[in-house]
Amino acid sequence: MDGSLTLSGLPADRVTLATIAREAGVSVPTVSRVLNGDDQVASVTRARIERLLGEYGYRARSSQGPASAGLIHVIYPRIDTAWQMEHIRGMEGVMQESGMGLAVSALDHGPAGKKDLLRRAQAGQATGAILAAASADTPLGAVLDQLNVPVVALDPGAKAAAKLPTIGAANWLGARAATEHLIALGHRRIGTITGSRGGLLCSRARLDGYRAALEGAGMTEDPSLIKHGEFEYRSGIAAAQELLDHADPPTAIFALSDYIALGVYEAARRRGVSIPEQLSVVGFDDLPAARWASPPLTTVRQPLEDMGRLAARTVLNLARRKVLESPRMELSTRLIERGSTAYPSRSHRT
Amino acid sequence: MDGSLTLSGLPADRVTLATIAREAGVSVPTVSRVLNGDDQVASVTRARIERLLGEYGYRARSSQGPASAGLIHVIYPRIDTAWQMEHIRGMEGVMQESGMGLAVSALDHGPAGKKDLLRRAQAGQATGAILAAASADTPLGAVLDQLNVPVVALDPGAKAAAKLPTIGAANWLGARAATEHLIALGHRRIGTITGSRGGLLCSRARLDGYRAALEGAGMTEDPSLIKHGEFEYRSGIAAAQELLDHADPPTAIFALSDYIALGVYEAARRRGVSIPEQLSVVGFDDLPAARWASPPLTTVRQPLEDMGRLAARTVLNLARRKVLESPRMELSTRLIERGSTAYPSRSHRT
DNA sequence: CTGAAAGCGCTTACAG
DNA sequence: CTGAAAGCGCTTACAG
Repeated sequence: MDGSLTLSGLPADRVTLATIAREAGVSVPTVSRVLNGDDQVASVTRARIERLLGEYGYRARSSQGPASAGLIHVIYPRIDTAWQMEHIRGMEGVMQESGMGLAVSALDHGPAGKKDLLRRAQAGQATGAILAAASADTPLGAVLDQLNVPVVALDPGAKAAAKLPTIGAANWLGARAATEHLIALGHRRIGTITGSRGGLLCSRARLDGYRAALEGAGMTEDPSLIKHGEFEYRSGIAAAQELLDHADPPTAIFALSDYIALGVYEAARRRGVSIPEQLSVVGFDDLPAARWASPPLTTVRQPLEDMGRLAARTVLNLARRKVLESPRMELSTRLIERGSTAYPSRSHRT
Repeated sequence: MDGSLTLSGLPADRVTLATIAREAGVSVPTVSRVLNGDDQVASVTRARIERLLGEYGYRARSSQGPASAGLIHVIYPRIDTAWQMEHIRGMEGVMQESGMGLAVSALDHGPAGKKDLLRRAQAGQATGAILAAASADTPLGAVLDQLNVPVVALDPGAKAAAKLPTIGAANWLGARAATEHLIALGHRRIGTITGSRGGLLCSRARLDGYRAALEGAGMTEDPSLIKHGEFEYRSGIAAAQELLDHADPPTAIFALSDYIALGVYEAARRRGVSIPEQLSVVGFDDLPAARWASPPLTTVRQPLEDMGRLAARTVLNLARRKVLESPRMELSTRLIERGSTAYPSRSHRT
């Protein structure tokens, strides 16, 4: 019988300092010292105790009462885009329904910030954490994993997060639908602009969806019509300009995010190319800005708010020791047709 | 000597249940019961104890250690706009610098949510709170005020928040500068579209800034050129359409928010009016979307991130019992000239 | 509805 | 570097 927990399946007795002390073969004060960062503890002892604290999922008393147990942390690489607002709205909603709260953190404040995040989680302030966007790829992911708080990855960046339960969107299907829509309109030269230089999971899945649609229609892929960029406006402008300057330019561009699509709009405006008459554009995300673009942007809707809700609910379920139906959940996307796509014109350049 | 705190100016002894019990003339267990929501307490007793808990600023033991004292709540009416992201980025930054965290809450979940927010603050989870946007106007504002956590209002909706320390932007000056810019370009018929039907503080200040500029140029205000709407895209479309259909239409429109300005773009597009050739447009806020509009939007920049930083720092200072330099702080705004404004054309209709 | 008593979880000098 | 002992803040039956 080793240190693993509740093999019985029944809820274990509350884990207190005494539990850990007994298991570690030390006194309660020693465990207390480790928890409080007192450096007067031999490092072997400290290591053993820290391991046991993790294994047993020790939570400070203060985090066991209903008043304070209820906080989960969402962690982003940076706080900088509108779609985070949608996530947050969803998560905040379910936390409040559960009488709990949502804390938001970013990782762009240097390593001290990360340490602190961990310290707070350890101190029992957090019921769980959501690593959103690419934040699951940071070393933090591994460390949080050792902690005894449930962690889920929301739209993770790379495969790195494979060990965490994951919430994502149907990127591949959405991208395929978007491309098929353009093909159905009659487009034969369809360019695409990726984000994160094609590196992030979602970017790769979308690009593959685009390729699958082309292949499904018996069209051969033209590599010169695929531009790798970042998930942002400026990058969209640059890539679209290259595409528009192509000797045999595309009649449609599938931008792998709405921000990129907005960049395509600007590039088209600078070249005097009108949308959708001379160039069809499809985005991905369906941010509020997609509706406000002129003309309104045809795009693939990601249910960002629902993804946030599901992520929060999953953490909560994990905290209640429920078993997940699936370690990987993908919410469906759907194409929203608005004003930026039309039949191709033969003469799209003056 | 009544129940008021630390008249000496020196830090008082730690406030424990015993302190409150002594003062209330009851036993420690009774105070404990009130804190834990046990209903087996006479309502007079409960009321007395609750009052004392507030006066003495009782904080649960768990919230006194460095590990858990550090959380402030930002409260919004709803989580729905991109500028909240900028606020949050600023606040999260200063909280993390201070080794603390930021919790985000919305009030659109019904009264249960509000109660809960209070319960958590009372339980000592919060070091302070920021009532952002119009959330200071809700009844919650008054209640939070009684609590012993410091509260500041960030860009409050109405005068209601007058009792709280307040962070705002120089709305009046910014609006005047925007209007003067249009006048300097040669515009004489300048329309404007307000938000919140002109009701919110910021909306009124901006409208007055517009009027001041007109007056300063010796121009008389034409009431038919002032449309009252909401701070949102759809409302901007509707109001702009009315303005464009005016018998003697404006050659420039000053929209009191970027979202409204984006609506003006769409209305102009529908009428075939080109920006800036036939219609100049100025917005207010400088959201990321302003840069991405086609043409890029000339707008008044509000330092939203800085406002968030200042709000968080102010709460923290208050929590450390520092005295504020001023109960009302206004950060400066500045006009960002981009591509949506130009000299007026004589013939702006075909 | 309230208190005296017992006890729990944790921390903090103190001693070695 | 660690533990025995004292003690603090709080909660929880129990009694009335």
